[in-house]
Amino acid sequence: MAGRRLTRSFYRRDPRVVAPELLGKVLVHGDRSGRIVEVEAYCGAIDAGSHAYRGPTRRNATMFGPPGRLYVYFTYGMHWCANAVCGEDGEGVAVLLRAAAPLGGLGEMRAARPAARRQRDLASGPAKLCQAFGIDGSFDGADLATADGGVTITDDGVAPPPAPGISTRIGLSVGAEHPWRWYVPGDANLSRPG
DNA sequence: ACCGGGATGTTCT
DNA sequence: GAACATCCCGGTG
Repeated sequence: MAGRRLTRSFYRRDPRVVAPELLGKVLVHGDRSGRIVEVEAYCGAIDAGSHAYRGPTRRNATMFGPPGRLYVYFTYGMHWCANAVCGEDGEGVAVLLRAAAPLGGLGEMRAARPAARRQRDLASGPAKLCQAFGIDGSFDGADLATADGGVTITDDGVAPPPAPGISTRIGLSVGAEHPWRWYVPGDANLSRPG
C-alpha cells in the first residue's frame, strides 16, 4: 500500500493524542523507511521534563514554531534526537521518535550504524534512529508535512495498536512521573523490552 | 544476560 | 561547573 504523507492538521493537536497515533506510521528519508514503534510526548509549559518548559531558547526554537516540523537536538555530546512538533504555533510541544522497525534502505542504515550487530539494533533508540536515518542538526526545522527537507511521515494503512503499551518516559530526572511514553507491545525494535 | 563506566560537547545555572 | 529526552564496550556470571 502506498504511503500517504501526514498533513499539518494531524500534528496540530495535543502531543499526547498524536503520540499513540504515530505508532504504525512510517518515517521516510530517501530510500530509508521504518515503522514507528515507540514515542514520547513532551508537553511544553506544563512539563518540567520538556526542553520547552522554561520558554524559547536558541536550541528549542523549532518547538515553538508551527506543527509538523522536525525538532532535532544534540545531546550527551554526540547524539542527535528527533521530534515531530505538535500543537498550535508557539505552544512548544512535540513527540520524540524513539524507535522504528526498519523497512527499506537497510543497506544505508547498516552503513550509517556500523555498531549495530542485528537489524533490531538499527533504530531501537532515539539516537540510533537518527543515525540509521541520517538525521542530524541540519534537519532541524525540516517540514514533515511538505517533505521539503527530504524527511516525512506517511500512513500506509497499518493501524496503531488498539491497546498500545504505556509507561513513564525514559532517561528523565524531572517530569519522570508522567506516563507519556507509548509503544507497540512486544515489538523487537523497542529501546527496551516491553 | 546483566551491569558499570566512559565518551564527548552544548546548554543552562 | 553540572546536567544531559544516549550509546557502546568490556567486565562478570
